[in-house]
Amino acid sequence: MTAIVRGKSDRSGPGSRSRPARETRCERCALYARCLPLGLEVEALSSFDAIIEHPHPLKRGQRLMHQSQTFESLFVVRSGSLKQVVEQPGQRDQVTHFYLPGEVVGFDGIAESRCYGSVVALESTFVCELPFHRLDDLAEQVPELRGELFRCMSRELCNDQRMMCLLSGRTADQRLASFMLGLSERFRSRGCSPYCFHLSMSRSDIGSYLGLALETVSRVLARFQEQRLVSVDGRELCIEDHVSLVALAEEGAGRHSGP
Amino acid sequence: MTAIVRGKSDRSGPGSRSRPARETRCERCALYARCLPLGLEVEALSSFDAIIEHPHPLKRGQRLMHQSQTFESLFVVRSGSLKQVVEQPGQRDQVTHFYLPGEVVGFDGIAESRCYGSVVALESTFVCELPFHRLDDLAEQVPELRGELFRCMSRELCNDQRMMCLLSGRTADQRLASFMLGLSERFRSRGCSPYCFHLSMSRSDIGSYLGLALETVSRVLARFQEQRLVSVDGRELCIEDHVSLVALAEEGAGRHSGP
DNA sequence: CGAAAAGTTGACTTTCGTCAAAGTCGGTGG
DNA sequence: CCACCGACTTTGACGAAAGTCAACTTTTCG
Repeated sequence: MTAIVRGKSDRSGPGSRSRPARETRCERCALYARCLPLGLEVEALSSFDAIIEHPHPLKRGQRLMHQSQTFESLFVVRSGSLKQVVEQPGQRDQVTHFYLPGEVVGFDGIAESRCYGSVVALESTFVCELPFHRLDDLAEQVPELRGELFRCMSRELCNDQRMMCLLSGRTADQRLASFMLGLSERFRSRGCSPYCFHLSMSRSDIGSYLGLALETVSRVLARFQEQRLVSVDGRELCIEDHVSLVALAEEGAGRHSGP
Repeated sequence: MTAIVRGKSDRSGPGSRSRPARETRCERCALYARCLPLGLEVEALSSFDAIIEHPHPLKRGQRLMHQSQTFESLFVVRSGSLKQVVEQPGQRDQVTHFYLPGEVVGFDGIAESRCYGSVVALESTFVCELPFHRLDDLAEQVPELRGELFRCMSRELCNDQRMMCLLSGRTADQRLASFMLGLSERFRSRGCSPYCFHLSMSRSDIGSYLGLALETVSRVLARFQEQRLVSVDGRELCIEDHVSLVALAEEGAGRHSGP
């Protein structure tokens, strides 16, 4: 199985372009305002443009990278969405992250020069590829880029920590509430509706991510709907009562929360 | 409350040295082989030495940094140990990390320029302080240092992901087993006994970290002792049956692990 | 020495996972 | 166009793992 999809016949090696150059101008990208190269000078920006590669789009279920494969590039989601899955021998696969447009995938591969988990498209997905050695070279000359890379990784550390708090101390209801609010916020900051959106992941993915059985996810969503907190129709979700949802997510009474 | 302890009267501002220069030679440090500057050229190493500061030692319970305080420096543990605690309004404090000698504390502060959680000494602890802006400057000139910083952050991302898998999919027994094996490995790689060691954290800290009630920690440890997997005497721990402990930790039958 | 903090143990309760069965959706091919 | 297939989802019944509450013991430290 090929991991990085570069073309129908996968003939082109790293370094090749599968798309015309005009698409590689970050300035013109709708995501520019919330993507990695934000804040670069004109000159630095064009150097950045120059290292970007554009693999062919991924179809639902296709892998962007395969666990333990040699790490070479970071990827930025341009459209669509992805999940990261960690496969452990003899254990159920564990979903560790969902990635939306503008988010950077692959930082965890730097440490050991191999991808920590597999990354799979949840729907048709376009990505930009950033060969890491070239990015690192550029980071030497462009302090702003270096800073942005550090900030980006740091932000991911914060997110992971939030997740650890969620998994370790909160009830099923609170996890789901936080999850939906988190997604809502991410959509909002991308200019999409924070109230109604499409879940590209299955109940089972959500369950794995939140440390819950998929049946529990389904039941909690049904109950939230009864309580008029949200309305759910398959994978279409509308947040009906944002205030109560926030209250629930932040409620003091999680697990292990004695007086 | 002062967060970074620089001296009895906390009179010295950032940039001051509280310790004589001879102590700042990384080359002579016992941790050199597994610390950040590993692999730097002689010249780069002395530039690195030059930016290190040495705050006064922390006593048990003292804070190295305070949640939300402005981020300025990374710290490396030189001796002793620390815990990171995330305090959420109205919720129980959540322990997110333990830090042992040679480990870097504070990467999560880069993103927002403020410390993500509080960091507290679990025993008498010495640290080296690395003002981040100086480190970043140096990272421009020294590619090896830059690479090491990226790798270090990436490693932390991998560790957090391992933790998320643990919290999300494993039983109390498996969490404790993994926790002890993880500590064991970290002690081993520091040249300490991987079989018998001292737990500098309380049962309650362990519980918080692993998403378990402290009573559960106590009970599981007692049972492990009955089963001759470990022997515990207060905070002294000996691993008696490493093989079974590994088998338990990796066992396919966690939670949500259907056929 | 004594108070406070940390740890242990038991009894009881709750949440959530497991198993099972039925229902829905989406895509494919006749 | 419609029927069929597989993947996904919902719902119910039941049980087990772990949380909560409470009492008591041990350790730590001023």
